[in-house]
Amino acid sequence: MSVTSDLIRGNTDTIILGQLMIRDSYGYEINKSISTISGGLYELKEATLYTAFKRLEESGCISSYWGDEMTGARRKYYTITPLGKQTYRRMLEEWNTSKKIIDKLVNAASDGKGEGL
Amino acid sequence: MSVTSDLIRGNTDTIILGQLMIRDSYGYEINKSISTISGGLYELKEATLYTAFKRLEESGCISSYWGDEMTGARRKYYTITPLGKQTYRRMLEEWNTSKKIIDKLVNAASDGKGEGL
DNA sequence: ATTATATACCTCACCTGTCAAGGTATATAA
DNA sequence: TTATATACCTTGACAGGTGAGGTATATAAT
Repeated sequence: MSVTSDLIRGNTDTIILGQLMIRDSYGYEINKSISTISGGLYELKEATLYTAFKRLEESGCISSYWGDEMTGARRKYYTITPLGKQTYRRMLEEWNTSKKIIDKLVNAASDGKGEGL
Repeated sequence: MSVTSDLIRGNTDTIILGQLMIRDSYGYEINKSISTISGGLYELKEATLYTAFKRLEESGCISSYWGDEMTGARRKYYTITPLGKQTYRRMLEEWNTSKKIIDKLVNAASDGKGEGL
C-alpha cells in the first residue's frame, strides 16, 4: 500500500461503483480486485469497505442479496442500481475535472512560473 | 466551487507549499491565487487554510513573519523551509502515482472490460 | 455619520470518512 | 489441532474540512 488514504478519499465510492458496473460482486472480491488493479499499491481497509457499502446502499446506489453458495463462507452480493450508474458517471466526471484542477494547483510553481499570484 | 472537498483533501498542503515555492505569500493572497488558478472552480475555506498553516508550521514545513505594511490590514507572510521543499517534492510524486492508480481504479469498467475481477 | 465592501487575521464545535482492533463463521492445508 | 484463506460485521478514536462566529483596518457609497 503506497497510496495515501487522503488522496484516495472521495474516490472510494466511485471505485466500488466502478467495479459493480462490470458485474455484481461481493466485498471480499471487490477488495481483491482493487488490490490487483492497483498492482498491489492500494487496498481498502475492511472497515472502510463495509462503511462504504452501507453508505451506498442507504443512498440507493446499490442493493444487496445473499449468494446461494452451498459451501464456504456466505457472500453478500451487491448490484448497482440505475441511480448508482448515474451517480458513477457523475463522479467520474467530477474526478476528471478535479484531477485537472489539482494538477494545475500543485504544479503552479512549475507552469509559467507563478501566474495567478 | 465545483470541486468536491474530499477530492482535494490530501492535496491542500501540497497546493499551499506549491504556492510558497514561487515566493513568500500570505493567507489571503494564496487563497485568491488558488481561486484564480482553478478558474474560480475551487477555493479553500478560511478555516481550512489557517488550519493548514498551523499544521505546516508545526511540522516545520513553513515559517512565518509579520509584514511591515504601514497601511491596511496586517499580513502574516509564510516562507517554505528546506524541509517544506523536500516535502512538497515528495507529495507531488505521491500525487502523480496516486492519480494514475485512481484513474485505473475508477475506470476499471471501461479499460479491458474487467481485468482484475 | 453610517453602511457596505474589500482586505486580512483567527478560533471553536461539529461532521464525515478512515482505520486499528476486535468479533463471528466456514473450509482446507499443514 | 493449528494455521491460513475466505467472508462478513461493529465500535471507538482520529484527522481534516467547514459553518459560524469573532477582530481589525481602509475605502467607497449612501
